[in-house]
Amino acid sequence: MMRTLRCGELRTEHVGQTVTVCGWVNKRREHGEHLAFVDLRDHSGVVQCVVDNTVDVRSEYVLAITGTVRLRPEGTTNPELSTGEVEIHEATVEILSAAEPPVFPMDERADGVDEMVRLKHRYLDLRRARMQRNLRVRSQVNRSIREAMYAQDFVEVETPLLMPSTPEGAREFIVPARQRPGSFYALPQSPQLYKQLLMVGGLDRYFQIARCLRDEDLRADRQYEFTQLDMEMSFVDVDDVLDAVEVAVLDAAEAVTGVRPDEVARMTWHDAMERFGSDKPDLRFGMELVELTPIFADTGFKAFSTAGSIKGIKVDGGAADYGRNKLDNLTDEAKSFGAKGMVWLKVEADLTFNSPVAKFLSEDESRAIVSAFDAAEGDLILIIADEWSTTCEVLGELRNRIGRPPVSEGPYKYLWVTDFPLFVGVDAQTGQPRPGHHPFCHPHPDDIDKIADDPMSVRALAYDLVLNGWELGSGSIRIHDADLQRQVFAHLGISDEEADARFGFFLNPFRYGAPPHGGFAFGIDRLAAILAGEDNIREIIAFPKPQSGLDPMTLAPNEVDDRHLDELGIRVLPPAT
RNA sequence: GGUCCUGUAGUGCAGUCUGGAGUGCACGCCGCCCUGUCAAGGCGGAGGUCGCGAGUUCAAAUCUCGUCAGGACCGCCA
Repeated sequence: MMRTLRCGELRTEHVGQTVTVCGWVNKRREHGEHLAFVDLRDHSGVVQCVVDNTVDVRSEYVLAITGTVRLRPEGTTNPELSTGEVEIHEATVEILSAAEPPVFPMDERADGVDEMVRLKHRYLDLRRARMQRNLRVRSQVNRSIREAMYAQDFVEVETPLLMPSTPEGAREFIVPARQRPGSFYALPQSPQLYKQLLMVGGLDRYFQIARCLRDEDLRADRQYEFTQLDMEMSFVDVDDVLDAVEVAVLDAAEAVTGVRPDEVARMTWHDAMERFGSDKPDLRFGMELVELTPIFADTGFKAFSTAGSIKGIKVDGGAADYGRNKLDNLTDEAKSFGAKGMVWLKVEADLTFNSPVAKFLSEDESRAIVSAFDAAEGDLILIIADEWSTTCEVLGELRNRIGRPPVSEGPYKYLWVTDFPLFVGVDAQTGQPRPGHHPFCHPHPDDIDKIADDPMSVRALAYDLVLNGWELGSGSIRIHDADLQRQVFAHLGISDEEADARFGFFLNPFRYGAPPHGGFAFGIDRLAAILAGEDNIREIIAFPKPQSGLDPMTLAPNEVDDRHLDELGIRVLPPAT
């Protein structure tokens, strides 16, 4: 070993020992010809070394320093430092690597540095305490999850990265097949199909910390490549799956924060939409949606009389905070999410309204609104009237916009959202219903009778896990019965022949005895980000990509040799104009 | 595909609205001084394609158009 202990480990108990520490020069402070301090840093912390000033070491030089640990002279201890009571003196310095001056400081001042500069020099960024902590949080999350799964008898299985292209879902990354020019593998959007086949294969309980790839536009909470805890279980009902996942995510949170979060709340999808206007409600704050539809059953106000659903939210004491400008912005916001408009009411002292539409509301209606919201002077009320889903979703967005704390701000509020609809909306191109989760999702047993007559009202045995308003992941009980699968396909506009062509390799195995099974997958990047107190998953990924997908450090993606392309049977077209 | 915001020294910024010499600040860097500092201190110094390209103008970091790059969001992400 080159070192006897780590920089951040030195304590008074080491006084008198001769030690060797290795690390980077965090800072050098000179005091004349024969005294200089070198703060040596590694991942564990910083220790002060007293060296002869004739040694030429500069920031970020990599050193091995050997010397004797002693108490610092009285009055010179540093309580900011874990090693602040001691120092290494009479130190001899071995330069292991010289270094050019760093592009940005290695402390928290670099938090303000342009992210592109940090990414271009990520190997420097990673030296910083923040990134060291974040990657270690992530490692702890992985470890906790793995141990929780092992403890519950799950088997870790790796599944292929090279798989057939399937047209459903996210845009795939594809890989040319050298031995079959013109044919391509697809990289997995998720191991979904394989994990169900593992159930058919009798694995009983599978998990994998799996890399998934989706060629969709990047966001603060999305990368091309992301990692999820992927799991599947046989002979289970919904509660069994939720219980198994709960252990893992609660363990992970406890391991990182030291505090075990509350039990995971449960709410049906319908309740979540009704109460919070979102299928991933943030339960850290209230401001729930209030039902107003009955109040306006016979209203003369045209904007309300034709709407199927009228709801609102109340901003306590918000009247003063929201001037005309902010309200106009909120209205634009509401429109961008699909509302035709937004009604705002400021509650006055006599519980009447200051509002452009006050004159259209009857006295009874106004009183009913005040009572429905339990409103008081100074409150701001925002109302949306539209079809049910639009009303809920728009208010959900407004609620988040107005009341939501930063995602990483505690406490941690896990939530199960259950009973998602089996079908959502209609595909714009085919006119057929679209699957809410995926086409292999089991309908709710109480609703199977309704598949034929009222498919849109059929609930699925599908569920999402939400943490502080971020969707962590989703899962479902799968269909294991061929007849039922055919029925669901039929409603998705997929014929037997088509199903066979598209999913044959997946469906045929189910003829040979498929156990009832279900599973789940959640994003480890998102979970780790929230637990690390970051609101952007790039901060907990060692080498992430910016929104453009162009890696400023490696310059990927890059062009390849013509010879390479010839071998693959690929010719690159000039860019479309 | 769309909306909004950003781009000035190695890094972070001011200057842009209201055009007048790259005018400036902090950190970092280089040199000298300094024996108890710890985001040390003092003195001196170097460092600029104002993202790029056009246009307007006597004159553009500043105004206009285009373009590139980055960010947040909408679409998209079964």
